[in-house]
This record gives sequence, structure tokens and C-alpha cells, in this order.
Amino acid sequence: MAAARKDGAGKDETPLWARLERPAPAPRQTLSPHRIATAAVAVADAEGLDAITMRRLATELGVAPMAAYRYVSGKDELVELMVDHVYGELELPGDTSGWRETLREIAVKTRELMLRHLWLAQLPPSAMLALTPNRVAVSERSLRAVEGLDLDPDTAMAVVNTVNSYTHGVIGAEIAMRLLMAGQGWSSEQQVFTSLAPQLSYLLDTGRYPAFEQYIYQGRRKDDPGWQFETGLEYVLDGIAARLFAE
Amino acid sequence: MAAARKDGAGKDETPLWARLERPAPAPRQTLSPHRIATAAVAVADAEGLDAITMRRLATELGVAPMAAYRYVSGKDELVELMVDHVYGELELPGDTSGWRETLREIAVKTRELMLRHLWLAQLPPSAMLALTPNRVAVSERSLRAVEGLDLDPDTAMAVVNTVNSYTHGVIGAEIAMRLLMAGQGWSSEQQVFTSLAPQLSYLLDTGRYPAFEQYIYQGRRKDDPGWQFETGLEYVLDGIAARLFAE
DNA sequence: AAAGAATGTGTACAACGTATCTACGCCGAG
DNA sequence: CTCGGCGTAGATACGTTGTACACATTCTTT
Repeated sequence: MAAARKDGAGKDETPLWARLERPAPAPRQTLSPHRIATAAVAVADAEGLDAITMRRLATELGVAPMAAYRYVSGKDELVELMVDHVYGELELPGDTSGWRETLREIAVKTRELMLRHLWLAQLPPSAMLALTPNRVAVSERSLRAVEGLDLDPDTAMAVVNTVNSYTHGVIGAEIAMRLLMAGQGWSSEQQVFTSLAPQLSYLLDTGRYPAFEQYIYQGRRKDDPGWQFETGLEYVLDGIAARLFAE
Repeated sequence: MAAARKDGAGKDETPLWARLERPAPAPRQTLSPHRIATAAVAVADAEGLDAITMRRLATELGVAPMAAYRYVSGKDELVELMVDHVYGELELPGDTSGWRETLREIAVKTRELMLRHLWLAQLPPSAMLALTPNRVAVSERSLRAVEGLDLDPDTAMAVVNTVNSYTHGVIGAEIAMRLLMAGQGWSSEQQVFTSLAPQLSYLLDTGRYPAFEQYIYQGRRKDDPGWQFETGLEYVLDGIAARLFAE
């Protein structure tokens, strides 16, 4: 029945993370999950997600195209490995602050993490759902932050998820905008918005979107995603506080 | 200089939406943006985003593989067309309710829309940023909902964006979970969580995530994404209300 | 020292996005 | 009613991608 452990990673049913923590069953140490993740992340950081190719990765590692398949079962698992790898960078806050400050700090640090690795926002949402150790550790820390509030498990998770969903939602949009601007060589959002984006000019010229147009021409903080992020984050945290303590 | 209007859509700099609204310059009406979008959406609804292939689309339309390239410049624009097409389904609320009810209704309808077209959540966030007519119309309606509150344009957009980001964040995760379950033939989230997902079992067995584990085993509403969505949405709306009226 | 498993290599293929050229069908001008 | 020309669809082909599979290599163990 449990007759795994025969072939390479390809057909192995053992989860990636279990395999990863086995002490060091490896002869010939030229490759390792860590080395693979590091190389892949470096490429993605520098050239975006599209640059990640099994062949490119192999080249980067100085190895044959199929070599990495001994460690990841396919490209999807490679991405999973990359995501977990960078989430390891996130320094979780200590126990000194209250729930609100802790949740805020995690949100802010998540944003900084994603801004360091823009390709995170190019992934489909499903890739962000994968339960990897470093990602679950973040959820764990968030849950622990609200532990003293005497919430039932469902409410606790709802609180954490609300902040988390908001965070990922905004940052996804922010990074998409950044990548769009970078891809076109634009430097400020104003440039994007006025006439360089033919899409938008056309739409605004139809006159069907007056309120949207007003924001485009009168918004002063369109170039300040940090302000936008933190403003909304305060709304969200306020809302949680209101619900938890009002009644 | 402005020497466009020569070749097919491939090299045409005219934005997709301008082209689309030109009355009907087309002889031989076997293909049209609308027909293309409809066919592509049908395939994606039934078989997921991966089923969308230029060849598959052509087969579906009873047409040669390259035919659609007269109407969309490539696969990216096809996806843009699909996204805008389904956003046309979203019925925007009238003017009878207040800002809060309007924003909530838009959020709820957005969720319903995405649940009807699960592939929307398989797209990278950048695809959701594209400024297409039907998508901008939603933003426009949201902005108009807060117009009476006397907010400066930046704050108004921050409010709208907060709700919108939360909405997309949660739904992305919800649908990723649904697709994961569907892909494995699981029917309830409990099944996913207990032992059928080797990933999770392994992680929980490490004992490093007690709070997370508690939710897994004691959460009663893990199978109720509707409750989760609406609970968080109320938090967010509460927070906005608090900020706008408190000071 | 020899055996056996773990690790990397080489070759190959099917599927994809899309460039390019050719052929067809609908239109208005005569 | 005919005919030319332009816009539309077809056919063919190329480069790139993910990955299956069989083979060669190297380390560990006894």
C-alpha cells in the first residue's frame, strides 16, 4: 500500500514539506530544494515570473533541463517552493503589542515582502492558498494575536482573514499597476492616467464615467500607494475593533 | 505618424474598446468580438481557464486556428475581452439605497458573478486591473455611491478600493479552495482539512501551529464561505462608517 | 571492494502561441 | 450585371514550453 519511496519526486505521494525536512538523504550535493528555490527566486525577482522556465532554471543551476524534477514534481511545485521560500523572509512580530498593532505589522510586512518580490502578485490566487510551512506560520501568528480576545474559532479566523484578504487584494492591484508602468517605461501613475494609456483616454472620452474621471484628474494621492494601503487598513482594523468591543 | 488602420488587429494601436464600438465595419459576419467572447466564456465556465486555447477556441467557433487574431491581438486581449464580457452581467444597484447598502450589494453581486465564472479567480491580479468598460462602470457606480458624503476624491477612492480589495481577496481564496476541492473530488472542506490533504496533515502533526489546528478541528463555519464573506464585509463597512462619521 | 540506491543527463514529444502567406467572398462603381 | 479590390478566414510552419523515459554517473553501505 504505502509503497512510495521508489522513483524520484515525480510519482512520490509524500508531501513536498515532509520530503524537505528529511535530514539529508542526499549524495551528490549539487542540487537541493534550497538551492533550487534560491535560484528560481533570483530569476523571478530580476526578470519576472515569465522568465521562470524549467530550462532557464536548469541553466541557472548549471545543470541539465530535467535535473530539478528530482526535487519538485513539476512547475507548480516549484512555484510552491518559491512562495514558501520568500515567506521565510517575513519577520513575525513578538508578543509585546496588542492584537491591532500585531495585525497591522503583519499586513505592512506582507506588503513589503511582496514589493520585494513582485512576481508574487503575478501568481493566480490558488498559488497563494497553498498551505506551506512559512505561510501557515503567518496565519498562526495572526491567530495568536487575537487569542486573548475570547473569540470563538470561526470569528477569530474571520478577523484574521478579513485583514489578510484586504491586504492581498490591495497589494495585488498595486503591483499589477507597478508592473504595467514598468513594462511601458512610465514613471508616475499620472503618466499612466492622462494620455499615455490609450485604453483609459478612450474610456474617459466617452463621458460615461464622471466620478472616475474626477478622481483621475483631481486625486492627489494616486502616486502614493503606501497611503492608500494604510488608509484602507485602518478602516478594516477600525471595523474589527467596532464589532468586537461595541456589543 | 498616425498610420494605423492598415493591417489586422495585430498591429493596430487603436484600443480594443474603441474598435469594439465601431458600428460594424465587417463583411462576412462569421466572427465577431461578441461571438468570440461568448464561446470562450462558455469553455472557461465548463472546463476552467486551462481549457482556453487559441486552437480550442477556434474549434469551438468552427473556424481556423488563427482566425480570432483578426479581432484580438493575442491571448491576453482575449482574456481581457472575456473578463469584460462577464462583468456585463453584473446588475448595478439603483439609487434608492444609501452608500453602505450600495457598496454591500455590489460586493455581494461581485461574489456571485465570480462564483458563476470560477476562472475569474484563476487569473493573475493584473488581468483584473485592466480598465475595461464594464469594469470601470462598476467603479463608477461605487464612487457615485459615496458621492453624497462630501469626501475628497482620494478618500472616496480609498473607501471604494478598500471594499473592492477585500472582496477580491476573499473571493480569490474561496474559489481557489473550491477548485482545489473540485479537482480532487472532495465535497466538504472538512474532508480537505482532516486527512485527505497530506500537506495539511503533515504540517499539523508537527505541532507547530496550535491555533491553526484549533480552527481546523473546532471551526464550525469552515464550510460556510458565504458567512465568512459577509462577516468580513460587515467589519470593513463598519470601519468605513466609523472613520467617516466619528470625527 | 562491490552492490545498490540516489542523483543528474540526453533525447524526445505533444501542445501551445503566433508570424506569414494564400485564397475566398462581399461590397460599391461602372 | 459585371468586375475589381479590400477585408476576412484558411493553411502551414516555427520556436518554446512542460515533461516522460531510459541511461549514465556517483555516493553510501557493507
